Amino acid sequence: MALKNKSLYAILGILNVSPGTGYDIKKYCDTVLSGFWNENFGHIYPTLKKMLIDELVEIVESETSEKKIQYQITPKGQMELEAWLMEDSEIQPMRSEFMLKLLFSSNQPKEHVIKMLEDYKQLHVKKLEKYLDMQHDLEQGIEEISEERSRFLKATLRRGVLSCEATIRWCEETIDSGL
Amino acid sequence: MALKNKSLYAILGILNVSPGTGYDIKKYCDTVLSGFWNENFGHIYPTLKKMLIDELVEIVESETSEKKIQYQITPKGQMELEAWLMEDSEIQPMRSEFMLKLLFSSNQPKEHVIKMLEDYKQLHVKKLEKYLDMQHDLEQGIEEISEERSRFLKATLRRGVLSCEATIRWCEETIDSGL
DNA sequence: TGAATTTTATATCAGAGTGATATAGTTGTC
DNA sequence: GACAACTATATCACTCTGATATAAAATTCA
Repeated sequence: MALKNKSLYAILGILNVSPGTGYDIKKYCDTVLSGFWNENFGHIYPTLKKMLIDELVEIVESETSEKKIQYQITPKGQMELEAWLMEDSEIQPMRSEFMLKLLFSSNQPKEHVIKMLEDYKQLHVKKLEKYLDMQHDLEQGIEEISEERSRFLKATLRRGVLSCEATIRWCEETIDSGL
Repeated sequence: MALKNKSLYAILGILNVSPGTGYDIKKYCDTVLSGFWNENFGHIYPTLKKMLIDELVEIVESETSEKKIQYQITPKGQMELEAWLMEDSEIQPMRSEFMLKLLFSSNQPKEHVIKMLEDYKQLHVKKLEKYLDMQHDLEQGIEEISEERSRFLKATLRRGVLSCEATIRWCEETIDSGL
């Protein structure tokens, strides 16, 4: 099987929640999915065009006809989404520039390495705060989300929290070790 | 600043440890760096060629002249590496296909979602075992690594362990919740 | 010894994904 | 009503991915 365009599935999943423009899709990624999914305009628009040709999405003929293009998922698109949801997930390779830099820093001055770790920790403290805020908002039921979807969103947020906490603990432990 | 080729820094860091071929670099990524760095031949070879032109690396004239090309870092390459090590790291966007799939699975049969989580947990149990083995090997001092480098390698392994443990705990917690 | 298999080694390609930049209408605000 | 901020689409060069092709060297084992 050739290389898969993963953005396609992200777009199907988002449009399956509610129809929207390419811009809306980007906003959804930058907010709801921000903890574990990144998407660029430079990939969203070409992918939407391809999906239109493949009839996975269709254009909603909007009343206020401007230059904005509203998309919605088609039955074919829903089948494609469903098939992907049923597929087994494989382990994905990752790239952490920070960890790479750290490993190659054994000859750097100790104080610089400690500074690196402290900055990295701070980044994750901020990220953790953001997750906790989002968790709080979700608990308050500010957004109009079904009980069902809310439970899944909470699970993803919970993972973000645990992951941040683990990273923060690792930073502290490593700083304390003095390396 | 234009988009940066991160592979270049990975290659500089690896060659700074010891000279080697493109193939050696790939092997190093797949073993030592496997927890946090992925590299492909399709990017290593063209990058090495570019680095040769920019005089960041040079070819070692080897005695056993086959078609294998041995590279070593140049003083200019070491300066480039040093400059990168001193740069602040920024937060990097990520993509977890598993988390994306999970979030969009609120209408899937519960047993399928539980299965997904159990498979994902199992993947991380295996990964954790691998990290613990590597940690053990490092503790035994099997490889010939300097005390200094060994401490940094241990720190990266420790992060892998903590991260896996957090993921496993999250899986268990989420499975138990029944969603 | 020699056949089969695995490992070492380089190279190339199409397509996925990134981030910057250009353009322009619409909305908010001071 | 000027200015800033937001909405919206599009394109570009470049990075990165994973598949595939090729072939020599080393290893297995019959």
